[in-house]
Amino acid sequence: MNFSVAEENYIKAIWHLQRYNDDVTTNLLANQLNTRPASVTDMLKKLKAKKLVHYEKYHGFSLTSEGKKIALGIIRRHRLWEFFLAEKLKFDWDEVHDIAEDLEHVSSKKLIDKLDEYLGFPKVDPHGDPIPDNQGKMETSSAIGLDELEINKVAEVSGVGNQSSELLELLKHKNIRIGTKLEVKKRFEFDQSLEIKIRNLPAFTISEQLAKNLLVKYGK
Amino acid sequence: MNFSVAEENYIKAIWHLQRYNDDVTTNLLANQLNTRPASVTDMLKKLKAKKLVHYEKYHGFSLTSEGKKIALGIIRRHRLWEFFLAEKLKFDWDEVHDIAEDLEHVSSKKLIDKLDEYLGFPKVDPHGDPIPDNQGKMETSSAIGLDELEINKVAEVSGVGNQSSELLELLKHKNIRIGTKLEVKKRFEFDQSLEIKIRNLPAFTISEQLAKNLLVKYGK
DNA sequence: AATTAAATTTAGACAAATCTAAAAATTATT
DNA sequence: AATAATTTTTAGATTTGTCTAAATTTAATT
Ligand SMILES: [Mn+2]
Ligand SMILES: [Mn+2]
Ligand SMILES: [Mn+2]
Ligand SMILES: [Mn+2]
Repeated sequence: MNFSVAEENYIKAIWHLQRYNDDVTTNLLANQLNTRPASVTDMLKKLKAKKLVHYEKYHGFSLTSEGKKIALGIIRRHRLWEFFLAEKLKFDWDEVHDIAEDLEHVSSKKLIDKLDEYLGFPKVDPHGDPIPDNQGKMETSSAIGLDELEINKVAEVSGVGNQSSELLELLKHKNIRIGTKLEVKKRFEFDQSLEIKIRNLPAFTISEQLAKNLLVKYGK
Repeated sequence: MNFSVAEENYIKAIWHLQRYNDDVTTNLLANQLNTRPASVTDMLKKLKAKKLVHYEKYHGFSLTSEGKKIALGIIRRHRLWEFFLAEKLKFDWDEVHDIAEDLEHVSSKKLIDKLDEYLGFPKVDPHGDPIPDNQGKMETSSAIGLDELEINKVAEVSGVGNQSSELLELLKHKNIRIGTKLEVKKRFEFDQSLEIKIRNLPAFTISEQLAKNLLVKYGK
């Protein structure tokens, strides 16, 4: 079956909200999509009719397994395009999302599988988020926030908590990118700031807020 | 200003019809877009309000210069994506059009200019059609049909009259592609078939219909 | 010039996706 | 448990793009 752009945006938004919320509400989804609760209710009826969501009025909703499958297809397209834009077209990391937001709706299966192959079957997008394979499977990340990292253990930056240009600017200035190896030397109790060290460069300090938005994995 | 997918498809269709028809009619456009004449009339009113077409009811229509500019932008996107699909993703020539039909509507200017650069500023798409540059300018082809080529003059295949998989199949079988150098040795009056020769390979015969769909340029 | 045929436009309807305002159901608070 | 606050749904409109059927205009034929 084939879905409209609007339907796809709803499905993807529900999928993302389900990841971090126990129950996804009408208001939450309306807010996420910059739309009105009444519009969400309308769309939920459509998605229910297509068996993409479980939905009983006044009692919440969630994606069916078919709905999740569709969502992963959209996310696959989105993240492959993001990878293409960053890797091949040299877009900055904060520019790729909006463009991928449109490209993700071009739904030729063959296009996406060929793109995947052309890109060398990348495992993560420019923000460190995993890319589902053509079966819809993707790595479940073992990443933790840098604020939770043990002292003096080397770890590698594997992703970010948000993709704003503000965060990108800061990371550029501090020379941190995905793949950077670093360790936490000290945690200051006063403001939870961290002293970190990258290889043999001089140590420097980062804020708690930044640390929480840096996802790291322990060195393999 | 920003245009809907429907508006863009109408603009592009009018542009293409204007190339080969003295006056573009409501019925002709309806036929081209697989829609109804009444729908065309509706859309013409919208496009006139946006100053993209000149239109007086019952008296025909044509693109304004602004309309042509928009059309060339869409055609630029379409052909750059076709080039990308054929060149980078190794799609066959008869598969690229339908996918580009969707991709052309992703209208980020920066995306297209970066894609153009990445592809090395190609001048023609996989069917030999010229790609407008970022100013909307493109080569005006001096190509003629192979059926009009003089006997014993070497020419180079520069494009095709249609992009069907049937034509592609035939050309593959005969080892003819864009760039192939050939000459016409003989024209048979009975059925207007042509004996042609490629380099030092044995000569062979092609139908009038095929000849008319092969565009060639005299050797530079 | 009158009639017929063809092309084009209008009138009115419909589906998709959205909205506002009001009603209904659920949840929280006294 | 009753009342108030919040959330969600319905009712009814609106916009975009499409359609069919009928009316109008233009073009072609007698
Ligand atoms: Mn989207
Ligand atoms: Mn991403
Ligand atoms: Mn199109
Ligand atoms: Mn083409």
